[in-house]
Parts: sequence; structure tokens; C-alpha cells
Amino acid sequence: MARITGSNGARTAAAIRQAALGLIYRQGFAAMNLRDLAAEVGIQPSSLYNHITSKQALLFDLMQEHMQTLLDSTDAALAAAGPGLMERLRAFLAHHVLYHMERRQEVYIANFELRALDPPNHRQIVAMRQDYEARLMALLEEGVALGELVVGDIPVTAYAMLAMLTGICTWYRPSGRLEKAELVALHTELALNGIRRR
Amino acid sequence: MARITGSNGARTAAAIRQAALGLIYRQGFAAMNLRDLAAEVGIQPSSLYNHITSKQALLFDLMQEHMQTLLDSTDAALAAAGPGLMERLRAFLAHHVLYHMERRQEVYIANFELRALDPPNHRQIVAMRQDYEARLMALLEEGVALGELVVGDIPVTAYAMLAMLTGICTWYRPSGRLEKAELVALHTELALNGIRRR
Amino acid sequence: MARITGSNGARTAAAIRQAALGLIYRQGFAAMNLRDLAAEVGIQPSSLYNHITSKQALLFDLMQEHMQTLLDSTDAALAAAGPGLMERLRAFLAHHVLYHMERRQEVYIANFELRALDPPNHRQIVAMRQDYEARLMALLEEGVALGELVVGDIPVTAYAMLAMLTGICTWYRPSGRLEKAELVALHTELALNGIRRR
Amino acid sequence: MARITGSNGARTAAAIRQAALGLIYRQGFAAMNLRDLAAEVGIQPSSLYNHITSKQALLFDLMQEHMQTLLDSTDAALAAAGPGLMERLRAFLAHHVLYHMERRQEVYIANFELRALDPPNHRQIVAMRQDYEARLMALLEEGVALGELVVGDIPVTAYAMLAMLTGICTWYRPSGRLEKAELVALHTELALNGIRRR
DNA sequence: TATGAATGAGCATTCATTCAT
DNA sequence: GATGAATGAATGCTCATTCAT
Repeated sequence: MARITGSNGARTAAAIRQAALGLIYRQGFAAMNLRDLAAEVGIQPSSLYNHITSKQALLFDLMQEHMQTLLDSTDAALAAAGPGLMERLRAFLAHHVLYHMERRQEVYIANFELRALDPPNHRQIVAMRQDYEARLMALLEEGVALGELVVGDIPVTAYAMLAMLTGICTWYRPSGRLEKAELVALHTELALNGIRRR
Repeated sequence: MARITGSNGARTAAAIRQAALGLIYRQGFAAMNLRDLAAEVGIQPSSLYNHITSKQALLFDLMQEHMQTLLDSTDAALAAAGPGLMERLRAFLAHHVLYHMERRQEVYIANFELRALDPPNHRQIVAMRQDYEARLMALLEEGVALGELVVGDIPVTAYAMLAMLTGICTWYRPSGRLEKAELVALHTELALNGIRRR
Repeated sequence: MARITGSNGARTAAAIRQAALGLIYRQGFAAMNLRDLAAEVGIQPSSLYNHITSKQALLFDLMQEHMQTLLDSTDAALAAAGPGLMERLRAFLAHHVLYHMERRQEVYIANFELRALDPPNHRQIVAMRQDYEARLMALLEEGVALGELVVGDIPVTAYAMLAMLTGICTWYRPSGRLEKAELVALHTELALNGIRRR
Repeated sequence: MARITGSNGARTAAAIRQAALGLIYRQGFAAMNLRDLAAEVGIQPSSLYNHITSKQALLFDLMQEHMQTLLDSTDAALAAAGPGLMERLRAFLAHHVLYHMERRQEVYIANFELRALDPPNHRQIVAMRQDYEARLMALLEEGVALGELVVGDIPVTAYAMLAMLTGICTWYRPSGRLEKAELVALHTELALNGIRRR
């Protein structure tokens, strides 16, 4: 019989994922150990295995869920934007910054723990990343074709823009000096100004 | 009789540092183990301790040397630039990109293994990083004061620019499609356009 | 369901303590290694840590339990003795000798591995030792006050008596030439004659 | 060419033995390490081997020299004593106590590091110990034959007396409350009263 | 005689994982 | 679903000792 959502088991599983995000974000995947994870959840290490398959599988699940959410919410943001190229590009960038502030742990992990993945898992996550990057590159290409953007090299520019906007998740704290909206605006302008026809 | 320079000891120590850079860059500090490091150098694990104090001290030494070199070479680049603000800013950015391509292992480690440092070591390296960031912030402030730059928020902009230019060390390979000089030019323009008075 | 008493866990823990007593007695704490201890118990070295916190904590536990037992059984022996000073003194000495024959491993360890204790543990065990010695000194003082004993110097005499009676645990073997009762009688007389009013 | 006494090498060798006595006395042979020993002497660990054959041989040498000195000085003390049994017994006991105060490090090591000796070395030192104990047993036997002593069991009594008098080396400090002569007198009386015909 | 570098064996301890209960 | 006990592999590090210089 299937357990209902919110049952004890599901709550434990969610707590594990939440605690794992924090620990991996703070210490790194290799440095995190399952004793600490279990302790943070309030169970014994062996009990983790009622909810996860392995440490590696836990990492993969966290990354995969994050990437899928990122792709889906990006597509939703693009669909909701106006039809113009600049409108869509601005929507992509704004969404990226906002998402990277709000889910900085997942983002950080997905960016910097790729090397901790087993080769098959690695391939899968890298493919999802490339999917995501491809959306930006397509927008840049379109902008160049329309004559609205000046881009020296599309992939290099896309990587540079993403690196700039992603950097926010290494230092952003909700309690910081600036509002989210301000940070989104600042970063979006910075990125757009870099390539907009002057 | 005194040992000659370049003797076995000094060569071994250098080989350890070189091998450690590669291993930490590829696997991360926590995931790297001293047995592999020793094997790569061609000595026994216990022999490492004739040259390092501990795994932690090795990491700290690598980081500290890198940060000092970065600070010194940056100052040299600034001193060699023309007197104008834009000349010095461009020199800073170009130097940053070039350095991050040429010593991408050290850079990557210094950026992403900060959390692996013991608290006292952490404090010291963070202070050196802030020293470095302060140089860019000072240039931005000067540019704003002169009316040559339009900067929404100095620290946020500095972090965003550094993140963009630093990103290159996550994907750059010497065998890649573009020349170093091209990459330097592309990145410098991208960063400058973001803030230059239009 | 709760585990029953005498389950595997409790039995293993007891076996570890028993084996540790023998190994430390024979080889000394520093020379004993946990591999040998595990082998003697019939488990893997890593399994020791399901039952002990550390090698140091194991030593401390063994010592502390011994000292508490010694104090408690001494008090019981004194309470069971007749009211006279000489009866109580004789009871103390006889109990000491008997205890030191029957638990010579614990006694030997508690006497000669004090230096292997961490400072905080050391302080605690030394305090218990002083508690024990104080009982003998109090009896000697009482005897001197009553005029039944001739004692040149109370602490020095107490230490000398304890050293004499404790010495038995360095050579006593149950299979030896003399019965326990004979040894107790011999030692008690030797000690008492040394200080009894002639 | 033979080096003259007091040369650098001889001085280093003596310093090693002196430092080793202190370290083994304080930490135990197994817990002492040659790094610390070398550091205390002011040389590098590898240099120790110009003066000692091995850690084990160092221990054996220290013990052997001590035992020989003990035997020789005991014989001298016995020869210097008056001809009477009690005079010689008293001389033995007094010498034992004095020697054990003055060379308490050597004595402590010889008593409690026997188990650290290799079997051949162990046999040799044990034989010397038995030689020493035999001198006391012979005196006790003679006293019993003469009717001057009352001894329940000669070996047990000898061991008990030696344990009592040896105990002083575990707590004696030159800066203590009592003079050496007082301690010698106290202990000698304590031991003699235990067995003297009343 | 002294030393820096190297070594192989060993050490206490950690870790992810398993499994019977 | 949870747990205590067990495990095998591994980890950073120490140690006595060797040896060319």
C-alpha cells in the first residue's frame, strides 16, 4: 500500500535531502559524511539507507532534480516573456539571477560537484547543463542575426555571462544590504550592456 | 658540505607541489589522498612528510603562494600601464584573465577550496583575497568619480566582473579553439562594456 | 523491541574490556595496539569503535571502574570489621592484599599506566588514588593517637606499606606455591609488625 | 686513532643516555620516540645511530649498566659493614633505599620496562636481578638460622621488602619535605621491624 | 660525526555500507 | 522505517631505521 504524502517516511526523506543540500554546500560532497547527515536529521546512519541508495545516488538525485527544475522554470519564464528578442533575453537573465539567489545551495552544488559524480551520472547532468546553456546561446545567435547584439564569440560570451550571473550564489545572503530585485536589475544590466549594440 | 641548489630534496618538494596542484584541481582537496600524491611524485607516502608538514599545510602553502604571486603580478601590471584610469582598469582586467588562463589550477583551488582551510589559515587567505578585490573596487570608484564609468553598486559590480573573468579557469584548455590573446580581448571588452559610459 | 540483556553487543563490550586488561597488563598501554585487541576479541579493528570511543577512553574507563570498585570494596571491608583500630587496620591491609592478588591486572595498570592518561583523565584518577591512600593515613593517625602504633612519618609510612603490599601483583600467579590466605597473612603481619608498638 | 674521553662524540653519547633516562622514566620506553630524544640532545634523529645500535640496544645498555652498578655498589656496602648479620642486613637495606632515591630513573626503568626487552636481553637482565635478590635472601636465611629474625617465607618476604623500599623511587623528589637520611632511616626501620625477633 | 631524504611497516581512526532484528 | 553491530577498505600520519653525502 502506498504511503500517503507527508507520512513519516516522506518527511524523513525530505529532511535528508534538505540537510544534505546544506552540508554539501558548506563542506563539499567529499568532505561531507553520512554520520553528520544522519545526526542533522536525527536518525542513525544506517537508517539513511531506508531513504537513499548510496551517497553517490543522493548527490545525483539532488543535482538532477535541480537541473530539471531549472530547465522547466526557465522555459516557463521564456514563455511568459514578450515576443521580442530582448524581452526574452532579459527574461532569461533575470530568471537566472533570481533562481541562483533563491536556490544558491543547489546551484553551487550542481556547478562545483560535477567531478564527484560517477561517469554515467556525470554524463547525464552535463547533458542537462548543455541543454540549459544552449538556450542562452540560441538567444545570442538570434540577437546577432537580428543585428541587436554585438557578440565576439557566442560560446565564450555565453559562458562568461553565465559565470558572472552564477557568481552571485557564492556570496549572496538573504540578509544582505540589497534587495533581490535590485540585484537582479544590476546583474541583468551588467550582462546586457556587455553585448548590446551601442 | 652544503647541498647544491636543485638537489634531490628541492626537486622533490617542487614535484610534490606540482602534483598536488593537479590532483586538488581535478579531484578536490578532500577527495585527494596522499597515497596518490606520493605515487604521482614517485616516492612513498611517508616520504611526503620530509617536505610537507601536513595535508592542510600543503593546501595553505599552495594558496598563499598563489595569492602572493597574484597580488604582486597585478601590482606590476598596474605599474606598467599608462596613467589613465581606463588604461589601468583595462590592464587589471587583462592581467586577471591572462593569469586565470595560465595558472587556472592555482586559481580554481584558491577559489573553491577556501572552505577546506583551517580557521586561522582561512582568515589569512581571505584577507589576501580582499586585498585583491579592493584593487578593482578602487579603480571602479575612481572611474565613477571621474565620470568615465556608470556603476550601479561598486562591490556587487566588482564581484560580478571578477566572477565573469574568473569563470574562464573552469573551462579554458590551452588546446582550445581560440588564442589566449583573443580570449583576453573578448573578456576585457565584455567586462568594460558592462560599465563604460555609453 | 528492546534488545535482551547479554545480547551480542554487551558481550562484545565486555570481551573488549577483558582482552584489553590482559594486553595492557602484559605489554603496556603504549605498546598495545588495537589490531591485536580486536583479533583477541574476534572482531575487526573498526568494530571496536562500536564499543569504545578511543584507545585513551578505553584506558580511562578501565582505570576508573577499577578505582571505584577498590574504593567501594575497601569501604565494605572496613564496615564489616570489628570496631577496634587494629581490627580495622588489619581489615584494610588484608583486603588490599587480597584485592591485589585477585585483580592484579587492573591494579598493575592503574599503578603503572597513569602517565598514559590525558591530563584531565589523569587528574580524575589521581584524585581517586588519593582518596584511597587517605583511608590508610587516617587509620595510621588514629593508631598513633591511641598509642597503639609507632609511626615515624605518616605519609611516608603509608606509601611504603602500600608499595610493599601492592608489589604482590607484579609476581603473584594463582598457580604459585602458596595459598592466597597464606600470602594475605604473611603480608599483613609484615606490614603490621613494622609499625606496631613493640 | 682512539678518541680521547670527553671528546665531542663521547659527550654526545653521554647526553643521549642521560636524555633517554629522563624520557623513558617519564613516558615509558614504548611511548618514547627517537625524534624527541634527538631533539632533547640537539641533534637529528639519524645522528643518534652514530652512538646507539638501536632503540632496543639503548634500553638494554641503560639497564645493564644500572644493574651492574647496583650489584657492585651493594657488594661494596656489604663489605664496608660490620661483621654482624644485623649490621650487614641494615647496610643492604640502607644502601638499597639510598640508591633508589639517588638513581630513581634508572631503577624505575629497570623495574618496569623489563617487558620491553627482547627475549635474550630480558634473560640477561632478569639474571642480574635474581643475583641481587639472592643477596637479600641469603641474609634473611642467615638471620633465621641465627635466630635473630622471624621470617614466614623467605622469598615472599624478600620480595615484599624490596617492593616496599623500591616504592620510594615512584614518588621521591629531591626537593621534598624530608632529608635523604631521614627517609633511609624510616624505611630501614620499617623493613627491619617487620621481621626482627620481637 | 652529522645530516637530509627516503623507506616500509604500522598506527589509531574514519567511512560508506550491510544486515539481522 | 529504524537501529546496533559489524565490516573492509581507506586515510592522514608516525616511527625506527638506512644510507649517500
